[in-house]
Amino acid sequence: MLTTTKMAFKPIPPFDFELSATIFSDGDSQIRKYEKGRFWQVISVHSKLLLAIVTSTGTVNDPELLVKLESYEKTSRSDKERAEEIIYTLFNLDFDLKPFYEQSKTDSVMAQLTRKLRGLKSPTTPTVFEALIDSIVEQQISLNIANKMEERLIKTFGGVLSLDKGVYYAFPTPQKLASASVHKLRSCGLSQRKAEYIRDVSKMIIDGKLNLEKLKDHEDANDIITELDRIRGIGTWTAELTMVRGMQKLEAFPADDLGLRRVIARYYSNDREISSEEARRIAERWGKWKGLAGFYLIMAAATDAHIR
DNA sequence: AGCCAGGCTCTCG
DNA sequence: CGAGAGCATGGC
Repeated sequence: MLTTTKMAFKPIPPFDFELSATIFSDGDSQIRKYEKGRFWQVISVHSKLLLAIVTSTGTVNDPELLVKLESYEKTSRSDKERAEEIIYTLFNLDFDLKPFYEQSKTDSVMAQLTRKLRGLKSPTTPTVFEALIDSIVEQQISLNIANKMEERLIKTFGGVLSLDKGVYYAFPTPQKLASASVHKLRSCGLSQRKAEYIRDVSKMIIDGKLNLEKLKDHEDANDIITELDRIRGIGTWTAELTMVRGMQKLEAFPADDLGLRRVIARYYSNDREISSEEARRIAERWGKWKGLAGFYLIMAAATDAHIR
């Protein structure tokens, strides 16, 4: 018997749900997808899988979300609370954009972008683990290939939620990836090295040698980078990307990132290629929001070719 | 065909 | 130490 639980959320304004969810438009419908005003993905609460469906019932200045949770299992009050936390994390709903917008006024390019993309919040993965694994997969190779590999990884090792209307997959747990064979990981398209990195870092988590979710609460960004950098397969780029997309550390800035450097070159140096050192120097003007500013640049480039 | 793509490790000299 | 090779897949 399918049970549906409904919840209403009030994100901190401004928040543009449609704009913020567009990056999920080309997602896999069995994993995570935004289509015609609806976002859905499986979430794992207390090791139960639920399908979360999110729609907007408000406006950018007075945002409100309707969240439906679907499952064949009974949803307890604490399940609901955990689900709420996860959805808040997913869309960064309690993040206040206004201080960032205020700071951006001194930068004419960013001032324009924040006006165009007003209400855009950067999404965060439900767990730091997911961000870390995805970042490892994305090292070096182009994003569309990496995304395919991530889908295979999820469908091979992830939890399955089977509803009447379809089958959905959740991101694999550390347990699952720790016990995966390198051979099976490689069948998802990963290199020998990356398969080892992913299995080994998952093992560290299982063995209690690494607590990513605790690391998230660490104040000093440099400490987090240093800690992650010690792990085999993780360098500065991977650590910084994990912080931005998995820890809501929007001050982190993956300056070594090719795509990021491309968009900075486009908006700040007339398409002249820039080094990661130059990128870091330019990013200084964005203060505590370097990573968020980077996200705005990438989204601007993706949605509108003509902002100057 | 071959080169490169949101890096990183390992091996040499 | 610094430089250079090697890696996975798929698009160009």
